[in-house]
Amino acid sequence: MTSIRPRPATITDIARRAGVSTATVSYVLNDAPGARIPEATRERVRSVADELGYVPHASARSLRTGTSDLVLHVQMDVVQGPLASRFLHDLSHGLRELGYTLLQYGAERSRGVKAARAWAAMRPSAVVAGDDRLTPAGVELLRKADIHVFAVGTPPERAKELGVSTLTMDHHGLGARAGEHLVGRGCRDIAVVVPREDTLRQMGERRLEGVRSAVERTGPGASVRRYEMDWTPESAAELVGTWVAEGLPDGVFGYNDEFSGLLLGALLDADVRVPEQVGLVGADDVMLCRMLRPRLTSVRLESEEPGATARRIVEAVRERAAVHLSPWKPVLVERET
Amino acid sequence: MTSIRPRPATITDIARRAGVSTATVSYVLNDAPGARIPEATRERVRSVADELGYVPHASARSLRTGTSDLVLHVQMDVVQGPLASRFLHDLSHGLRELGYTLLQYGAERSRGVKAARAWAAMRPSAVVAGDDRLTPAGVELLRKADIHVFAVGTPPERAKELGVSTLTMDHHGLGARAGEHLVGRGCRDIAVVVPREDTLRQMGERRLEGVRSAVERTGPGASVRRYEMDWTPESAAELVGTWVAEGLPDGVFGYNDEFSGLLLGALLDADVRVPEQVGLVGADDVMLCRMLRPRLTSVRLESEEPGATARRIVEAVRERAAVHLSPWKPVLVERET
DNA sequence: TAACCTAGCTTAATCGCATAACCGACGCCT
DNA sequence: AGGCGTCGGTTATGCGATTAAGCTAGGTTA
Repeated sequence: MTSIRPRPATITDIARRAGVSTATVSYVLNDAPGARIPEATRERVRSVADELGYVPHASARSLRTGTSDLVLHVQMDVVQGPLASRFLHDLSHGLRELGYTLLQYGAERSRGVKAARAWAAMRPSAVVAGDDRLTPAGVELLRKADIHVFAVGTPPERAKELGVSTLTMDHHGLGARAGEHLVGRGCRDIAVVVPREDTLRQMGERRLEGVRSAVERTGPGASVRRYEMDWTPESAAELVGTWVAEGLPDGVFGYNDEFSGLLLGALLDADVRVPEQVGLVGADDVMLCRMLRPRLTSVRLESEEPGATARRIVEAVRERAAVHLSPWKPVLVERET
Repeated sequence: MTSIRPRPATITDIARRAGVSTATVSYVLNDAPGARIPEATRERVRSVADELGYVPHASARSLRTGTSDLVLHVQMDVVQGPLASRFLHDLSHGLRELGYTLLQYGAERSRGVKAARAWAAMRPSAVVAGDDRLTPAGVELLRKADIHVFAVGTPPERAKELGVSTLTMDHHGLGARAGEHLVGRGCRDIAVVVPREDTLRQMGERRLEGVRSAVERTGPGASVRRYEMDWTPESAAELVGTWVAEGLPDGVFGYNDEFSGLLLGALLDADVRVPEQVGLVGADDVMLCRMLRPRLTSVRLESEEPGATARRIVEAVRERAAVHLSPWKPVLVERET
């Protein structure tokens, strides 16, 4: 009982059925410029091709041409917000238009050389990876394989050190918008929350600096205090407890909407009136802001023309040149807090 | 100026440096059973391999062997909750252990034959795709290419029709848990929200049926009313307006936490006391539940032993047999609503 | 001493596709 | 008649890896 497994059609099959050589089939199906093949033959080849349900073998093609249309994206450890999803969606679409295929690789948290080897095995044109996945040795390995590396969320000095392109959010600007808003509401004693978790902390620190610079610029004399917090209701309650004991700040930037949501709950539990006693600003502008009562004020990052980003990425890959992209700008969405 | 692009090392390079043939290198690096090669030679080959930073060329290997270790995952259109992320993480890990590589394909919403062609081009062993991406013609194309299809969220009858394996959530059971809880709280007039958006609606209907069956079983005489809603604050307000006008239900199952969050906001805006006047249950048990005041009661799906799922998937793929997996069970998390 | 093993390799074919180089037939010009 | 250009293809090669089959040197057995 030889159960014959279905074998997808190849150009050889097409060639046989159409009575031409495989070269001709290849020329036709790729619309090769410079190939002189009359329309009649083209028609015949094409009709045989989809009669057989031909699907090109991506590996074979890329093996032959030595190029690949793959771009690997490796997620950050952190849970993705809507900004990241939308960005990914746009990027995928943009790359597709330019002839590239975006693939998200693995959901596990491997990193360094080991991860780089796995990525390199697929011979992509580029890898877009969270900064937390990259090590100098890993990057070196990718460079040797002629794979362009985009580091997501890497600060400039580290990017230069690694010699990679970057894709970053303007955390500083985001914090600055939040700071300006709080100062504008008359806050003089501003608390800024920085997540304790490693990856998030780095972004938190940059947001904090943004708040600081905005406060110095627009509300001189106002104080900015830094606090750490975990993403749990308990940690939020503890932090609010500290505030009640030390003296309430009159404005809080809660790192993002999720942290702010936890804080809002804890503040209400402690009978603090929001926004009368304490102003609160989140970031990301997720739907959550409109679920909470009072409704949460937030700073969102808006992406400017997504197609452009894909184009600039492709350009950098083709020219093997490092670029530093930051395709979002912060916008305040004012609500009740 | 001929800028020579870095070319990754091949087994030919290794063979040359180690003074052996490529066959020997291949045997060594793959630990081929039955190959008679002394340890000394093996050592030499291996040391040359990592001296050159050799990374195998996945495409070349899969072209030659005719098999691929790829499993393609195509996301549903809907935004991923934490359940989906965690599942993906576990799946990826489990498949890795079994020698497979999980890749997430594209973030765009292409579907049907066109999408199937793109997936088939990579010659994966299996495709895990949201039901909304599949059409009979698309599935047929994949079958011809000997690619196993796992449909996510497909009801049994459609799965049989398509001839695919499935991976589903127990929406019925989830709704039932919610229904039991509401009946247990003494609710006699239960409103169930079904999302208007197409993909979500299907799941909503099945959750609704779950509520109905639980109510019939545990609270005979109680009524279950069905309502539609969009995922916007405006739609929530409108729905609450209807309830106020028609007479408030005393229990609401809000489809999931996000919809319930919007509803809770709208209920509070209408001065409805929750849970005194209206009990509310969400689903997914996301952090949001603990941000809202009152804290949201929710039904979560807990995955049972993730490694087992990966194993069963691989088994099905290897034996080319359709299986139907539903590796989550519903658990109620009671809070204040 | 011839026949036969076995260890330790090598040779060569092949996967599906792209593409440079070539080739025969025909028409046209001189 | 001979040379040349163009059309409509074909032939041949190789990308990097796997793997069946073969081959050689040395040792063992009959």
